[in-house]
Amino acid sequence: MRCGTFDLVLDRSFFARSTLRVARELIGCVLVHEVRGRRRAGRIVETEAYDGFRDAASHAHRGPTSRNAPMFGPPGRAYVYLIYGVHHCLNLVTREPGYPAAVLIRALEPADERLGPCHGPGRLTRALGIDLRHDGLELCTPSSRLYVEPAAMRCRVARTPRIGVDYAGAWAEKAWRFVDPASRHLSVKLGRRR
DNA sequence: CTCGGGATTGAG
DNA sequence: TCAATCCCGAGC
Repeated sequence: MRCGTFDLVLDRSFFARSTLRVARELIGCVLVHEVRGRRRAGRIVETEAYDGFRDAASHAHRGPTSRNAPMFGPPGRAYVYLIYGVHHCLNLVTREPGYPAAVLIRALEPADERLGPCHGPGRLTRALGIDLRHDGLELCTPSSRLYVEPAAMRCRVARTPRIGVDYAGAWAEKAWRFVDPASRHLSVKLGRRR
């Protein structure tokens, strides 16, 4: 039994599709983590697609390793890694097993102001209490405490290049970042890059 | 086994 | 502008 108003959750078939499509359609959906029976949730307003072996910005670019293993696994699971020894980043795995792909969740609009800042991949995992223990976890099983609810309303979606992947050459140019341009909770403001 | 860097953040 | 801080991938 879930604590959501609607007992409706994105299923595996949602994630088994084109990574760009999933990244785009996740905008407006609600990421939920239940901690000690409490609902920690936010509306997804920023995502990035990491798709396939050839994507030089992807952790999967140099083939399967112990870290990126979830990216090669079945869709609808979490891929969580530690960055700079400090922050956790949450990805949702897409596509079929064997094809490495995932969507990085970069910003949420907190459903509850007590949640704390959620603008930025490291901030939202801290607010929701997500860490390496969640790496590889299923999001689509009824018992999962980490899952995504469908968007309540359709919203406009803008595309930009991905953040922080300048090392990836031509792949850094691809507009694989998706945002709700109306949101005040983006990690990097529109029109700006790092 | 050592070595180096990272899909970031917050402080100065 | 820069340090924090640690996992993991590359190389010997």
